[in-house]
Amino acid sequence: MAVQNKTQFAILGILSIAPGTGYDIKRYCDTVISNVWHENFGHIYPVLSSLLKEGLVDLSEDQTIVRKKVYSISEKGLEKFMDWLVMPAEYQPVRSEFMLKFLFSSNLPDDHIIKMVEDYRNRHSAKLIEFLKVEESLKNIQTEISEKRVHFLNATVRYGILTSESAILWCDETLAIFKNINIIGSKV
Amino acid sequence: MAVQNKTQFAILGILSIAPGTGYDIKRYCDTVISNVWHENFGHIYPVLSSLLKEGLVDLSEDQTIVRKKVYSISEKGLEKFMDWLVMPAEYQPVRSEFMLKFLFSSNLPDDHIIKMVEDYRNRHSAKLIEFLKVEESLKNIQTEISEKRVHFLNATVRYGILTSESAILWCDETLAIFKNINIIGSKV
DNA sequence: CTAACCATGTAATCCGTTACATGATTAC
DNA sequence: GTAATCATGTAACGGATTACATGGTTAG
Repeated sequence: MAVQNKTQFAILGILSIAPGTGYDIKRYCDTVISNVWHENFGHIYPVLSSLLKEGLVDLSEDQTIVRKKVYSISEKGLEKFMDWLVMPAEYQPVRSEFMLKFLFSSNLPDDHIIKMVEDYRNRHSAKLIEFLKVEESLKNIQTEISEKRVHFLNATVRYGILTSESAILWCDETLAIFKNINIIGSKV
Repeated sequence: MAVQNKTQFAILGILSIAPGTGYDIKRYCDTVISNVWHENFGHIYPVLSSLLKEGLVDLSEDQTIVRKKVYSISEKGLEKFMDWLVMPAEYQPVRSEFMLKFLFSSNLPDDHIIKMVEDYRNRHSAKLIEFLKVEESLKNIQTEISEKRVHFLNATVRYGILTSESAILWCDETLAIFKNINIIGSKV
């Protein structure tokens, strides 16, 4: 049975940009596309093996350095990848643990709620700063990558920025309301 | 071994508001909290069983209607739930299939990219309209639920609204850029 | 009467995480 | 020399999805 997971497509996509090792793929996830995708080593290596078995990726021959397996996407792999790429993305059900907790917190003391929202805000605030730095660095890029790809990378970063900003906005809105309730409650 | 999943806490939380059946829990997920959480029947029923075995939920005695199991949270269950509730939410790694596809689409024709972003925009646009309706209905609520809980429900809906708006904003921004590239490209 | 909805469950599968294990290379 | 990083993998487990199976109740 062929693997049906998303990890394979993430791997094929990353290899479609440039050949690399499993370690490279992981690093790419942790840096360039960290705001849209995530992978573990424990999944990357087995999936790479099965992709190789299916002929969707190749192992590069010039193994100058031992212990390092440089994979590249095969023609067959590229075909399978493109087939997946042009299909509309499936709807993904939401699961926000933070919002789930928040929703059930009506019996917790106000200051606990305020603190939890503030913490959430700080997290997104830190993310936002990160993204803004990346955005800045993309502007000054000495383009080894094609100009077109920069547009896509930039749009991805913009996605991170807008998402963070929206989360921060929600926090501010919510804090304003709950602090207000707090004051009214303590005055009555 | 005790279950360690998130589903149990979602179930305990929902039962902490009101007793109900597995079916009720599913419906609650699909409506009230659909923009923050998601569950399947195939997971709800087994987890309910194991929660019962562990004494974290009770089966109501007045089984007027057969074939219907009304669960309620036990004192022990409430304790476990509260312990989880006050812990800060774990960081959740992002996995957006749409953004993953988008990121790798630099070799696809411009009109395909524009169409995929437009579709994404339409989806969020529809969601936004839904959320705005819910927001409106919360204003006119003949409050059987406590006034405080309404604030939490409202904040959750606001989260959905802001998230949708931010996604739509990203689409508009991206469409503007890519349509512009398109024009420049066709002129040169 | 029949379609939609209410209601509960099981089985198969698999997707992904976490922990464990190992060792080479590079930078300080 | 030692800490950090590069590099590859396996094993165990669990968490969640999907499909399957069954049947009662209600509304038109």
